[in-house]
Amino acid sequence: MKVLKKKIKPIIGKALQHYGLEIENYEDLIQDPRDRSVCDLCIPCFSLAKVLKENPVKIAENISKKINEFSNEDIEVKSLNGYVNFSSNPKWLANKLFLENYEFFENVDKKNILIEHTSANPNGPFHVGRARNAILGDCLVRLNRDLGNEVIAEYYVDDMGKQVGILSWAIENISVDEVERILKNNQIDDLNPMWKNKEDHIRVRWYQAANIIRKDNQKIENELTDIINKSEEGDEEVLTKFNNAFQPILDGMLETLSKLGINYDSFTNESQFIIDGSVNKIMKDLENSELYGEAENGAKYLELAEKGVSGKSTKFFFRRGDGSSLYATRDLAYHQWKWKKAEKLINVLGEDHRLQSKQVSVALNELKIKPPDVVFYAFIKLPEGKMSTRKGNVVFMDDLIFEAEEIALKLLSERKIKIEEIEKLKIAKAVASSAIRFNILKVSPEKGFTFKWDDALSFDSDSAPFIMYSHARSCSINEKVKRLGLKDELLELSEIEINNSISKLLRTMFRYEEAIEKSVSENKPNHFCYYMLELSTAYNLFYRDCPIINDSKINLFNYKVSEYSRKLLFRGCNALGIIPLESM
RNA sequence: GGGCGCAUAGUGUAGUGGAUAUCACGCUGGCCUUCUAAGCCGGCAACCGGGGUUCGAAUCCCCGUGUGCCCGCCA
Repeated sequence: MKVLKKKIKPIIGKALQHYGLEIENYEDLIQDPRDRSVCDLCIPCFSLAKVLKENPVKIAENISKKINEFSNEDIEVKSLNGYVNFSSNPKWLANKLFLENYEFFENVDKKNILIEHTSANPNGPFHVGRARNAILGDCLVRLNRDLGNEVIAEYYVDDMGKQVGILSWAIENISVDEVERILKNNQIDDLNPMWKNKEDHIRVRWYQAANIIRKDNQKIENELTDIINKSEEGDEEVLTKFNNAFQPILDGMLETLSKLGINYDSFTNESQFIIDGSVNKIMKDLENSELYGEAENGAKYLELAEKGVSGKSTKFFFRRGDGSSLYATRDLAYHQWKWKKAEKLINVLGEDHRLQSKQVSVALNELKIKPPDVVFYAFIKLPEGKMSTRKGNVVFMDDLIFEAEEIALKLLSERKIKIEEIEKLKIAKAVASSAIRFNILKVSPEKGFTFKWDDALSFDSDSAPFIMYSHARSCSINEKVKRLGLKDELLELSEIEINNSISKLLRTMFRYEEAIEKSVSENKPNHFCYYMLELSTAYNLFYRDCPIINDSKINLFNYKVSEYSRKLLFRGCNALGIIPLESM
């Protein structure tokens, strides 16, 4: 709790001085308690016991006594089991919030940040595994913005090379009938009629078919090599052809993401760095590195054995024997370019890119370019194994969203509350998208999990609808109060009446700042997910115990607390990409 | 063969070297004449194994075991 920490810091300093303790960064002693019902912040005195050669229980008692001499009733200080426990007086907190208009993140150093996420090859619709990247990345964008940072959400478009080359070749050389025949022979499902007009679902079939027939077919391989080479040389005609092949797919993919509330500020094409010459410049510069080496056929690499890379190959190739660049080389140029746009870079990458990313970091260091922060996430598996667009072993995001909407609609029709049909559809869409996002976000990025329909579609108490529901309740109360015609009255200090539920809610609200900061500094949205569940739970408790309207009379203080919660729930929902409905 | 992740109730998960290990599903017992019961209250149940560091380890180190990812002049 930042507000409390700020308050107790000088007092603790004084108390320690009286104890004869001169500790640098003594604020590091202040910790969050394990159990928040005990206190808001604490100092474990075990490390001090070593210095002072005294019983920690005794030390905690003495420090508490000293602190009590210096502090007032805004805080409560008690010693217990070798801990000095600090609790904020809820009246003091209420006063801060409602009379002093305390602002979150006032003294935070705001930054310009570029977050590159998703950047999936535009060769087919999003499956659940690929979408984890977009959902994580978008949430990091939102969390950073909530904190006050300026963020560019960036999609790096692979518009050249093998993947799109295969796609482009397929569309030009394989007929519809042939595609269907090939896929049928290889046990790949028919196109779901629901997506028969969605180009990402349509065109991926060409990609899949081409990958099947190009095996053991030298003629196709030669044709592919030809156009891929041309694309890597920046051949305008070929790049245009590639672009025409993948753009409809990319549009379809982005349509799917927008259903989940995910949007981008800018798209950057990989070929840009070939065309502007920066890749060539980088390849030259890398030759000056002490790690530089050359293969027999003229291919160039950095030797990374001394840089902590091991395995079958420790070489990082950045130029082929024929002089062309590789994906990773272009990535180096891309990073150089990105640093012109922001003072902090974050990349969201699948765990399969761990080695690649390490190689890029070392190479960037050799070029005196700062490496980015990287967030790795583990894959989502299917019970049958890894998801693969090429093999058609996937759960499409479009299907998942559709199913989730169906379930939400069904639940809505079972509710007692009366809602119009159009409204129902809107609610179902919001619930579906929010629930899907949340169920992926709440799991720590580095942990893999197996996709199960029941889990992905869960609307249980640790899901987005739970949070949305608390928010909707607070909106409903606000509506009712407004209908009763409350004038904008100022709260008097004497009206502040605290009970356990209000106290708990106020304390939880004041943890909003560090909840966001922790998620942002560690690039882990799951932390903030759990905070929002706590906030919702605290609001639900308050809702049960603290009536706001009684016989058409309004309890002004309770109303203010509810309103502040409503705004905070709304804000937190946006930070996660959950849609805060006013009724559901 | 080598490297890098991960391992917590029956299941899924949280956890910054510190107090009685979080939350949910599940199983179980209650609460709608009451601001939305997609809610609230109670009970059951867990730190992969073995060493080490430390006053103190789920957390740090080492050795195992299991599991995932990677080791291409692909992206």
